[in-house]
Amino acid sequence: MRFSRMLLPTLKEPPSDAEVVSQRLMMRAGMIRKVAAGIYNLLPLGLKTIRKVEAIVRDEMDLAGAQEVLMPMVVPSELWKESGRWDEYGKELLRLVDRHGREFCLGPTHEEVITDLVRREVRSYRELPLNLYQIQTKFRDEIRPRFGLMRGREFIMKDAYSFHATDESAEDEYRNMHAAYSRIFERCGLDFKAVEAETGAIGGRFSHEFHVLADTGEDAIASCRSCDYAANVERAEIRPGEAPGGSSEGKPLERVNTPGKRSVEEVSAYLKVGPERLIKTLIYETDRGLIAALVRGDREINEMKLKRALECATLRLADEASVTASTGAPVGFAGPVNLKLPVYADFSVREVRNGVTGANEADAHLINVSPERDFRAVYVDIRNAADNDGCPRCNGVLEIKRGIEVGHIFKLGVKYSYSMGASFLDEAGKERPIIMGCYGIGIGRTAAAAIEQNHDAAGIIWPAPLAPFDCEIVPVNVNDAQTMRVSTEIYDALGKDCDVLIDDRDERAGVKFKDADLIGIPLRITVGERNLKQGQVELKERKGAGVSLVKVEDAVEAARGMLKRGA
RNA sequence: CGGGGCGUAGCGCAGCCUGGCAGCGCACCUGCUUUGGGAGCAGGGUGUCGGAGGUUCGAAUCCUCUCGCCCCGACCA
Repeated sequence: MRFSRMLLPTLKEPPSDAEVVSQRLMMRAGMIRKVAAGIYNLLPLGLKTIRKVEAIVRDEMDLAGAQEVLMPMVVPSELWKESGRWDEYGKELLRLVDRHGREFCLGPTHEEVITDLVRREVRSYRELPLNLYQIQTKFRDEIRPRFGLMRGREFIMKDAYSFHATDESAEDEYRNMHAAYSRIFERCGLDFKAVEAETGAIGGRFSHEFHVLADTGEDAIASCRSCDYAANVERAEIRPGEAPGGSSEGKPLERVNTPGKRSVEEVSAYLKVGPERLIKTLIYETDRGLIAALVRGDREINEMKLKRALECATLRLADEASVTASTGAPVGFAGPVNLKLPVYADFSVREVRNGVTGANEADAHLINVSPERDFRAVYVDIRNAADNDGCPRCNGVLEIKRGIEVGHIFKLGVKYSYSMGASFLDEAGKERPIIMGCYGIGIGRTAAAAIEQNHDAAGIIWPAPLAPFDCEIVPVNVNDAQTMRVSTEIYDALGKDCDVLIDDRDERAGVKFKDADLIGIPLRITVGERNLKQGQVELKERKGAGVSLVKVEDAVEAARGMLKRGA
């Protein structure tokens, strides 16, 4: 491809509303342009990378035995009403009405459509298992779209759905997809991690997220330094710490005045006690009444874990009136001692001796509080995992990293097949709901994540498998006949088996080098009069600092060699 | 949905408070010089100042409404 003929509008400065690195660089590199909030044009360069991701995904899905289909983006409301999600899904579901007054939605995911398809076509266990996937545009009317392709409203997703006669078969496929996803992200050249994930409303043990590790990731991931345990912090379990032996050193309980000191920081500073000696008491309102949740002052409650521990359906922080009514004190002075509510304490609380809690009266706290001696609680794991917390699987410790969720695999069970009547006849002729799994990959997000993970101050550093071109040739001066002759020769020869971009613009060298660094093609071949005097051209890998000079006649072979080695 | 902010040339922004020729940098077009890391000089302005209404002799500037975008929070999973 000739740069001069390509719609490749690079920018020196990113638009002011671009926040994250991948979005800024994709804008600057002329890969994407915004059309509306969370909705983007993909320009030629951007589309090339998207196609590379798609090709890898398609290849591995096919190899794993899945079959590609394409479902409509516009879905009749009936299907969503059948599954119950027309009412459950909320405002993220963009609804439309056609000229006849019929209701539709733009598909944010396709369980309903695929289940409808399969229930019509599959009758017997002999036709199972089945794994169908598509690569298609989805629409979710996000409250706050942001971060470019990372969290758009319209986005390209690979979604696969599998159908099984037995649990064993569904679990086999889950493992099969787990392996396929690992191969996909490996082939993309990304540093990623599969982690145990929240199963959410659907429940069940089986859910993994695939995260590309990057400091800018939206999710926090806990992984063990010693074994292979890894989980989203939303879910990560923590090995309970040892309760300190003997409470003999416990000093007598005492009440102190703490006028206006409510937060952990304020109380800690006022009483000159480290936050790890404070016990934070939060009052929650659940469908089973008010409860108190305790966590050490330097830790955070994880509401999802709390919800699971309580086995309640709804959970939210109690309002001021409920707090005052139940504790006898304004918000900020609640404590577990003599509290007439069920008390659930994180394991971290058990380690506190001579701690500080609210006194359940305004402007007062209790000091020298010792769990067990001064209050009773049910001890549970309800805090967010942090660096150096104990691994739940071994004796190691956890570390927290940030990740971008690019894939999610899920065992669905019979949620959709049951509500929508997708069943089959088993060997005994008995009708049973089909067991399902679903497996998603964000295509655009994967491309964006690759940039978050691979860039420097000058621009993108594409992992070779996702690069829009394999190689970029930079003729330094297009008005020099020899430069152009050599460049064109290399371009033609290399172009036989590589995707090559030649920057044939009549621009100064500096401009071309800056753009080359920005768009991040893995290998750059610079052809200039200076080196041509020695019969040489320059090869440079985008990711490395060094350059190598090779003879003109060896350039194509040398380039092929570098590309093969994964330049 | 609550709070805050922004909207002026393709991009980044100033001007608004205190009403009086619509500006700056980059990009773009022409010419000359230059030519290995975002060149120099000279010339060129490409604009519905988001939109509508109002106040005023006069509105980018003040007022009202409205649309879009961004940030924080809430919501969602």
